[in-house]
Amino acid sequence: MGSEQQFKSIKGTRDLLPEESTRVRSVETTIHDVMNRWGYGEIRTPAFEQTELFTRSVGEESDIVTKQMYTFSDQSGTSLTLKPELTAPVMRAYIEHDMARGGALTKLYYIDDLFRQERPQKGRLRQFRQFGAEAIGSPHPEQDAEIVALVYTILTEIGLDDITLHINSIGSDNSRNVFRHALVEFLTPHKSDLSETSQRRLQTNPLRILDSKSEEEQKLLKNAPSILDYLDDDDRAHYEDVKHFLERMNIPFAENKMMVRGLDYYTRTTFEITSPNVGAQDALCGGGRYDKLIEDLGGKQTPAVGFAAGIERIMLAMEQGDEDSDQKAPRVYVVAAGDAARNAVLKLTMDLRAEGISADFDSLRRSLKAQMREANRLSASHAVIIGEKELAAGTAQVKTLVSGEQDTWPLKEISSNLSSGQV
RNA sequence: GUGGGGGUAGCUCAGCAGGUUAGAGCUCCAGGUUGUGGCCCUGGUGGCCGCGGGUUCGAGUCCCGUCCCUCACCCCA
Repeated sequence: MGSEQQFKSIKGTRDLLPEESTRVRSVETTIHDVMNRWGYGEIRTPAFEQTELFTRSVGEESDIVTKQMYTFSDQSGTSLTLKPELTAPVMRAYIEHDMARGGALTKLYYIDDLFRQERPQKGRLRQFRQFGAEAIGSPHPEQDAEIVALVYTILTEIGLDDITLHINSIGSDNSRNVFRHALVEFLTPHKSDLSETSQRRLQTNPLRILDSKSEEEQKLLKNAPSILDYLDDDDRAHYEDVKHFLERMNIPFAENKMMVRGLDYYTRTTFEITSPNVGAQDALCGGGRYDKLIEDLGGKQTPAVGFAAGIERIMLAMEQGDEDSDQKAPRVYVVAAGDAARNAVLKLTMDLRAEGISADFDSLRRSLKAQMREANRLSASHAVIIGEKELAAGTAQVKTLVSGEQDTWPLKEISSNLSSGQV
C-alpha cells in the first residue's frame, strides 16, 4: 500500500462499482419509464434544505429529527440539513413555485439520495437512494389506489414477485384522536408489561406501540382496540373505496391494522410493501396520504398521497430472486500485432466508435497473445487484428471469437460491415 | 446508544495444543504455441496476518486496549 493513510468511504456509505451500477441503472430506467407512462414528471430538489423544513414536517419527536439528521451551519449561520426524506422538500418546491396554479392535480416523482445518521445494517445505509412519487391535489380514494398501483407496478416490472402489500387507514385527525384515547385507556393498566420505549410512547406517540416487534407486546395488543373500529363515516368510506379500487385493479393486498407509519404527517391511507429476503429491514416501500402537510408548511390546504421506496433494498430483494440478466454488449477488440500497427489500431478503434460500435484497444502495449486474451475476457464478439502484413495491404484480420473463424477484410470496409451485421 | 459475529494476498477463505522462510482457490503476469483468445500444463507478481501495547526464548495464533466491518435491537426506505 505504501502510504501512511488509507482513505476509506465513511461509515454507512459505499461505492457502486461498474457491475453493480449497471444493474442499478437498469432498475432506474424502469422507474423512469413507468413514471412517465403514468403521467408523473420528474422533480429534482437540492441536496440540503433549511433544517426547519424537516423538523416541522416529519415531527419534532420522530427519530429522524431527534437523532438522525446531518445538520450543519453555513457561513451565515443558517442551520441546514442534508435531506433525510423527500416528501417535505417536494412539497416545499410545490408551494414555492405555486405549482397548484398550473393545474388542479400535480403528479411528481423523484429518484434521489438521502442521508440519515443511523447505525448501518443490512438494507440500511447512511446515504441511501429512494424513488417515490407524490400526487398532489386530489382527496379521492382512486388517487390513493393509483399511487399504490404505481409502486406495485414498478416493483413488478423490475422483476420482484415475492412482495406483499400491506394497507391500513389511520383515519383523519378526529378519528385518530378518539382512537388514541381508547388505546391509551386500554394500555395504561398494562403499563408495567410494556417495554421502556413503549412506556415512553404511551405519552408521546401511543399509536407507534402498535407495530412493536416484541412478541409479548403483540400478544397484549391482540385485544387492543382497532383503529378501523374508530374511523368516522367519511374515513371509513374512503378506506373501503381504496380497497375496492385495488381489487378492481387486481392488486393483491393484505389488511394490516397494526401498521402505523413513522412519520407524523400521514392521514387516512397508509401502506407498505415488504419482501421476505431483505433482512430485518423488510420494508421496500412506505407511503400514504398526507392531507395536512402542505398546509402545515405554509401552503393552501391541499390533499396529497405519495410513497417512497428504497433502491438498495430493492436490489437486495432482486439478488435473491431471478438471475441477473446477462448483458451482452457487442464489442469489438482491436489488436495490434507488433508496435508498427499501434497507430492504425487507434484509428480503427475511433472509426468503429464513431460508427456506433462499442470498440476498445490495448494501451498497455501487451503481447498479441495478451491482447487476444483480453478480447476474450471482455467477451468481445470480434477481434480485429492488424500487423505489418495487414498494414502493407491496407487490410485487417477479422476474427469471430465464438466460432474462431477469421477472414481478411479491407480496412475501409470493416466498420460498415460490422455495423450492418455482416459476419 | 446496546448486543452477537468478524478483520490473514486484488477477491473468497484456511491456518490458532504459540514453533523454522504464512497457505489454498480465483484473478493478474509470463512461458509452453518466434502473428491469435477460451481448455490444459509450468512458473511468477502480490501479505506491517486491522492498529497499539503486554506475556513468552519465540505471537497471525494467548492477554489487554483500540479502530473498522457486519448482523440484530431502536427506527425506518
